[in-house]
Amino acid sequence: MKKYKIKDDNDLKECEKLSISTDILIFSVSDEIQSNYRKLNKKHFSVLLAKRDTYPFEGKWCLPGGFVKPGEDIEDAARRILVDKTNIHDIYLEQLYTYGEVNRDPRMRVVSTSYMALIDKNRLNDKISNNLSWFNIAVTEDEKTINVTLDNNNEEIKFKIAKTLKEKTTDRYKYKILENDKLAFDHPLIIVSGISRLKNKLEYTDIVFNMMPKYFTLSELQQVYEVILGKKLLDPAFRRIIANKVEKTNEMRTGGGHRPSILYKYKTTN
Amino acid sequence: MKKYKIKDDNDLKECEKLSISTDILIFSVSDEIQSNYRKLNKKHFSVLLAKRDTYPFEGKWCLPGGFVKPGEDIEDAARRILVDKTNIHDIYLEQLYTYGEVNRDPRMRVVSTSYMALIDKNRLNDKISNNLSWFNIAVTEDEKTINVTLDNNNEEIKFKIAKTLKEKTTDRYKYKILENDKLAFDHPLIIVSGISRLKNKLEYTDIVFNMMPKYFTLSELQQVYEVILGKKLLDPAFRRIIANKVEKTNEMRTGGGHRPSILYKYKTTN
DNA sequence: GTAATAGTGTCTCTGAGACATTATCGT
DNA sequence: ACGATAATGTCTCAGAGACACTATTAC
Repeated sequence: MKKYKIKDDNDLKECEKLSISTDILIFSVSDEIQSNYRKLNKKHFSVLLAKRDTYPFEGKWCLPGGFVKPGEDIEDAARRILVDKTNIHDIYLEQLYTYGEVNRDPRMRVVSTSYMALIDKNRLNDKISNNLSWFNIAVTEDEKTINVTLDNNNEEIKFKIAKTLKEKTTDRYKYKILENDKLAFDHPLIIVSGISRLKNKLEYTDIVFNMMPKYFTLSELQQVYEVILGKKLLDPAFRRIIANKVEKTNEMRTGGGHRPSILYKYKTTN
Repeated sequence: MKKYKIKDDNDLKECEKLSISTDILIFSVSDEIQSNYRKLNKKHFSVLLAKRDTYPFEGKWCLPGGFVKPGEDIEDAARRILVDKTNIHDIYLEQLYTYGEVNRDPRMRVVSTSYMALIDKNRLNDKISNNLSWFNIAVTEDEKTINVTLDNNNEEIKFKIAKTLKEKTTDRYKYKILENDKLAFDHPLIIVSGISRLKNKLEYTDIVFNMMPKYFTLSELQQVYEVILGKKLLDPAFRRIIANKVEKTNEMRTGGGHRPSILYKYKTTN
């Protein structure tokens, strides 16, 4: 790749400082241990955020991300950042959307391509670095607004977003931040559109298995669907739907004060 | 937006010339008039291409596109290019994917955000500029390859693309160009992924109405589905599916050598 | 026994696929 | 009358929603 040589002052006028960055939505599901020995662990849908320690937005939370280096593909940059934060290589990673508004970043023009990564939290044995934290996600939504609360058991981040339908033909919305004081940049928008994308994909793909351990019970799997979709599912219906996607093993999970459950795994052959 | 000032040679080393561009897939459906007076016009799924008259890829065809200007949002740039080519303002426009590989463009690093636009060709009264041309799209596909033929009744563009499944959990494929000699850049990839996106959206949204005239018959609508999806649909099934999306008018289309058909319009109230 | 989860049976209703049938025009 | 498209009727089958029911554990 050729470097750019600036020749004279005329060229300078046209030279807008421009950078490409990538921001990554790292989603997972957290277990909250219950005091009642009979109860299953409560699950929470969660996202990994980083605390900023430099200008701009110093002290605010943001999505893990960074600049794409010269000579580096955008997806490679996303992968690099992901490995840097998690120490895991084989993580599901999908490009979401590119934010190209001129004034997103107060320093200069930064075009950011967002990615979504899904991870099974149990694989994160190493403790994550101390400027990173998992936040549980709670969303309430009506016709016109989305309210999101993120909670890491220590700090609560709330923001509110206005939805307006772009056109009737598709279900695309234009999002606008109404309230936000703890998140940097336009990251509330990225979070909301990522959640929306994940919910959709849950319904028509097997994407959920990217955030599951190798072996799991059907109840656990159902719980993951439920916390992400934000609604209860009926057992028989759920089991019918996922029946041909999973495979029984001979193992059982015992120890709860109730009937043991069969461990399943994702069916990779068909 | 602040302009960038280069201070010394050290900075120059880090200054990679980088640009943002946008490429637009403008899809439509063309009518081919039949000689048999009884027959309906045959429809073709089509895409608008531009002939390059400068380096690089001079003489090859490419998607309409261009550089995002300093101080211009990416989506505004896409809209500007679209209006420039079509003279129509209210066109459906949707961001598709951002191509961020380092060596996409031989001149320098160019990150390109692709968009898909859908249009009713009847609205293009003005003749389009003479470096633009509509190409009919024909796709054949098997497990591992996609063959695309584009035809503007004068020139035929063929290319072949290899598909490899990225992971089993979702239906995401990695595309690689196997054969291509008439299209510039990585535009075969953009075309293929755009077609795929449109096919998907046809099935679960009302996106098709963005390429229909205000009034249309159900047979015409069905034909549009058929040419894009590349398969025949059964009449009763089709009519059931779209029944609640359209509204009867009092107008009829007469003149063919057969039973007249009722004109419908997209139902905007519910 | 009790409280919890695990897992299944089955009825109903909806909706898609498939095929057949009737309707209506221009020549 | 003929050849084309327009529009509908209806049978069957698969699948989702809903509710009820049985099974099995730790304490």
